[in-house]
Amino acid sequence: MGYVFSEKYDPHEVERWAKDFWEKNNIYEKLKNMCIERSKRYYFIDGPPYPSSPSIHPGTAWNKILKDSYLRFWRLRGYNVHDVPGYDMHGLPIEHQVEKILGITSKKEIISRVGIQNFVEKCREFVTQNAVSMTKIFKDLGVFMDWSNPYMTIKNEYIEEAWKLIKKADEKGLLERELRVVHWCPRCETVLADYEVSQEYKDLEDPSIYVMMPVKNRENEYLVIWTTTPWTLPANIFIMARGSADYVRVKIDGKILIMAEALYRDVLRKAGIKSFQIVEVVKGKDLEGLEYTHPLKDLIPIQEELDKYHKVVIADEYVSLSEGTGLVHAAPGHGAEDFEVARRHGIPVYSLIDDSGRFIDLAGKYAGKPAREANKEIIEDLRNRGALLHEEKIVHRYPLCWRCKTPLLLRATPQWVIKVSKLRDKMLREIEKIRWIPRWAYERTYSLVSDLQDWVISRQRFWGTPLPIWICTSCGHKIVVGSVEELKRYSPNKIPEDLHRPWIDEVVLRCPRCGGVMKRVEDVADVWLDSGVAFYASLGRGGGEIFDKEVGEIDMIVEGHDQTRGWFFSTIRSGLIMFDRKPVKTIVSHGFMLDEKGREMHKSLGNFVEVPVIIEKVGRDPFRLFLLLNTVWEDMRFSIDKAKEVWRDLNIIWNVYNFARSYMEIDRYVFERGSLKDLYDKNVLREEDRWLLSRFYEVVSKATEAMENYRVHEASKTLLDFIEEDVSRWYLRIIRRRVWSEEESIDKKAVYTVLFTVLRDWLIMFSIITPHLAEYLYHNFVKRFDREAFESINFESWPEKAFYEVYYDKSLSEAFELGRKIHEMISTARMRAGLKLRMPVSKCVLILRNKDHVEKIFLVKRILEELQNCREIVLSKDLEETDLYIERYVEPNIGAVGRDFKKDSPKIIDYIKRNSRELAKEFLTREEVKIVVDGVEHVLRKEHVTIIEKPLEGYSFSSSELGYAIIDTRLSEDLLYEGLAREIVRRIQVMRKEKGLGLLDEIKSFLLTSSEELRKAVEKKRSYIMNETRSVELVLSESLEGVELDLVREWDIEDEKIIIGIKRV
RNA sequence: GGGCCCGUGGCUCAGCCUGGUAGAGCACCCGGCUGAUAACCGGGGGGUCGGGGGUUCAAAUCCCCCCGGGCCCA
Repeated sequence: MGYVFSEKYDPHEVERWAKDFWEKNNIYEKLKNMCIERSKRYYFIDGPPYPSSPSIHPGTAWNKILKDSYLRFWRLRGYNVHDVPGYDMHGLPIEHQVEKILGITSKKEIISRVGIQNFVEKCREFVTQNAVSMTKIFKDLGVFMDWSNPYMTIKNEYIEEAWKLIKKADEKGLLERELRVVHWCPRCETVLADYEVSQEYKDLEDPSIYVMMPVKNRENEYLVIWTTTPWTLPANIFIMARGSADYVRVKIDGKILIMAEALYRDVLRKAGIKSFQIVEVVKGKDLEGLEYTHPLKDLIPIQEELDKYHKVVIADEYVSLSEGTGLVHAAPGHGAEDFEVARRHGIPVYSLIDDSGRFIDLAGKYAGKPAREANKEIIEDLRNRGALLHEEKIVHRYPLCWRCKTPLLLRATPQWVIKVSKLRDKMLREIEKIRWIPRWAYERTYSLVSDLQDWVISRQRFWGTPLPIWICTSCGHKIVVGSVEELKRYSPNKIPEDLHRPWIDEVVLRCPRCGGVMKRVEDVADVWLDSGVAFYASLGRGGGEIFDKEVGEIDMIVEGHDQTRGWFFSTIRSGLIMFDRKPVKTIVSHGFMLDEKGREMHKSLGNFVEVPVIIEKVGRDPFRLFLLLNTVWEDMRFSIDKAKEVWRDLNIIWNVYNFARSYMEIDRYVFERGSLKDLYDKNVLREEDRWLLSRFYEVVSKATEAMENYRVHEASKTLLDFIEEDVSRWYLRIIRRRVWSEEESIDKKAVYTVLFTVLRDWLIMFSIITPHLAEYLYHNFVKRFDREAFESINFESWPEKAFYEVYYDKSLSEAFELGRKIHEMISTARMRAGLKLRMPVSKCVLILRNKDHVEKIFLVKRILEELQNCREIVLSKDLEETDLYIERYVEPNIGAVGRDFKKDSPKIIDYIKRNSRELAKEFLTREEVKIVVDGVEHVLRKEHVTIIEKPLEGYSFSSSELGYAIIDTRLSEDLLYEGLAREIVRRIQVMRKEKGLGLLDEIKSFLLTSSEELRKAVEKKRSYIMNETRSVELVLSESLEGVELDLVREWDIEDEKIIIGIKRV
């Protein structure tokens, strides 16, 4: 394999290489085998994505890449990491996709036209293909998980494990079949769970009607109710009132209407009734038991039977006094609250709507009509019977089916339920013991668990885990099985190879109680049951036992914060049902990926970016870094351009390794184990080396702690800052001269050993962020100088933060921090004088306010002298010394003086002007100065003057809160010639580079110029120039004619022309 | 309607837990460097820290209210 550093970092080239390397050498498999040997275990469970499409949302890429970075971290820390990915493959959304493909629109068609078997097979095929396609993308992003064997919720062994949960619930007496008021999709003909419903509300226009229900035995007296669902009126059974509220009997047109005192005016106004008269005010509880007649009684046969239940019932909590009439029409078959009240009072529950949302025969006139479409007719019938007080339209939020957008109906149906509300208190205690990252995820979970609802697990569909419940057709005995093994015990027949419908429906058991025939309940399970049991079911056959006995608890799960109510919740719920405990130690929530405007990314909104497009435009590692830099739990605004920006960061890394590599290579550096400690102990390391180690182990300890707390964004930022600021912009600049020198020395060995160790260990840490680049640099850099390095960076170990204790040196850290600031100050002074760094200066005076600083700077004095191309740095803490270099005076701030001194101002101003220099000196160390003007004492504050500082002739300076940096700008001949020589050197270097010469290639240089100064500079600094440019010959010629040259170029140096020619020898 | 989160230069974000001189990158302008170079370094302009109130000697940071966006739930 040819490892070549190209000029600049090209993510695609690097990634192609890394992928190829991993693939050809089975790196993941080898890593897996290494992990198996390890005693420390880390259990992670992948929240399974839903393969409803062959591509993935970029947010899913974030999700998997986050997981990957965590898993890589724990692997590097020596854990045997459980990293099996999974797919959540059942459910209604899949069925819908398949229906679309097959061109069918109703549940009946599945049964009659397509056949359940065919349909289910199609579902399996669809979902399997998508999973394969998604796997490709995840792998492509560099996600190291066990892709050879992902867990799938559709496999038999998985289904069996899911059955175990239901069986367990039954054993605990939590499983029941109950009449429940549920949201029902008349198109899909199935129940929808509450969380499925909440996803899709839309503003719909519906009728809003006020209906008069005639009171029995009272002539012309009515209870007025309000409803926006007229289709529920045929199933009306009673009316609810609030016991404590006031109600009025109000007389209009010879009729008496009963409504809440708080609302009747609004109602009458809407109905256009202006003249009315209050007959009586009564309490709601006085209305209790008041009987009425259903106005559509004659059209609906069942109403005949229900007549005896038509009464006013007190139900305070469900009667609103802010809208409606204060009397609430109750149809227990079509409303959860109505249902509950009916149950409480022993009132029967009737739903007059069938699975497809049509009225059943009991609804008489309306039989066969779709519920919502019957609204109009019902209203007309009410009107004709004089029962309609008022009709209008209302636009309100109404739930739709999240897959097919059909308006849902509330309907009482028998469903299988796990009574988890009984586990509420236990669950509240358990979630408190989980480590939630961020903390507020706990608050969210707490509030939803506080309101824990029973879990309706049945769905009247096909593509799902079949409910493992068999019921005896003769005695009604129920069996819940937890495995195929168990099924065999009861079944006289063969068990099908596939546990899905329709095959499983064929399995008939013999009733152990009466010997009768037992048939399976036709329902399948809510998909949340599938993913909810993943924490143990994904462990394969017998997963439940394995989890309970060996695993005990999952170390960590991480998903988007929408999963608080989704997978996090269902996982915890399953843990409690199954094992009476929380199944996970740490739960991490991550943010949502939004588009650049902060809107959700959707294919339908046209702001969706396909992952392969991102990969192509940005590259995998830059994309990963971009994602991982975002605060984990906060939403991210994604844009291709922003993602591209991080290329710069990676390019700096690239350059750092390239730089280090090229010099180490020239010097044939070889890393020896233990040499760092050795050099350190022998005191061979220079200050900058010891500083770098100190700084580095500070970074190791910070990054480690961040990762232990799953703050990968903090770790990424810390690592990136270190390589850019500390290594690239500071350390490498400092050591440049050291590595450029040609002789072999212990000093060079020191610098290389420090640099190598830091770069190697840094790379190992950063491999969790950008694995491709890290692997590439590992081969291209680490393996070149360390013969004992591993085959892959993945086999390395995370650096020990314990070294922090060894190498951290506080005073050195502070000295270098300060040195950097001083460096900037001197640069500023240079810039003000227009002195390039190439031009040496004789002296630089640092006058610092703090004497500690003076001592600290002494440690880095040599370094600053080199970096600043300064012959000598002089240190002082005496601020008054600045007088030698700086002219200082003050000017009065007229406004401030006027404000504070009023009529004395002119005198004060005059005083300031006359004593300008003296005052400047005073203010150098003081905030206030006492002055005496005309025999009167005044206190002058700094704000009253502007201090003006100008360098004296021959100096330049800059100042900051630290003090002053002053440079001597006078150039001696020697300084000037050295500066010019450097200019020439630099130009020759550019030409060498341009000709593609190697660092060690030798040349002949020819210079042609009429500038006296340049010629002198060449003469005086001849050996310096030759040495720096590896010129074996340096000719100051009069003409280049006839000279054979590789490259000739004309340059400008300080406005003088010079022609330079070079020839390789 | 309720719970939680977010709102900081033109753009993307850090700082907020634990109050004490508002920061970085991109973009813009100016300067510099040069065997890491289609890079890199320095400087500058640009922010009433969403708005209002409170606590405090001192608030981007703590508390309350409001506005806008997101997630979840009614």
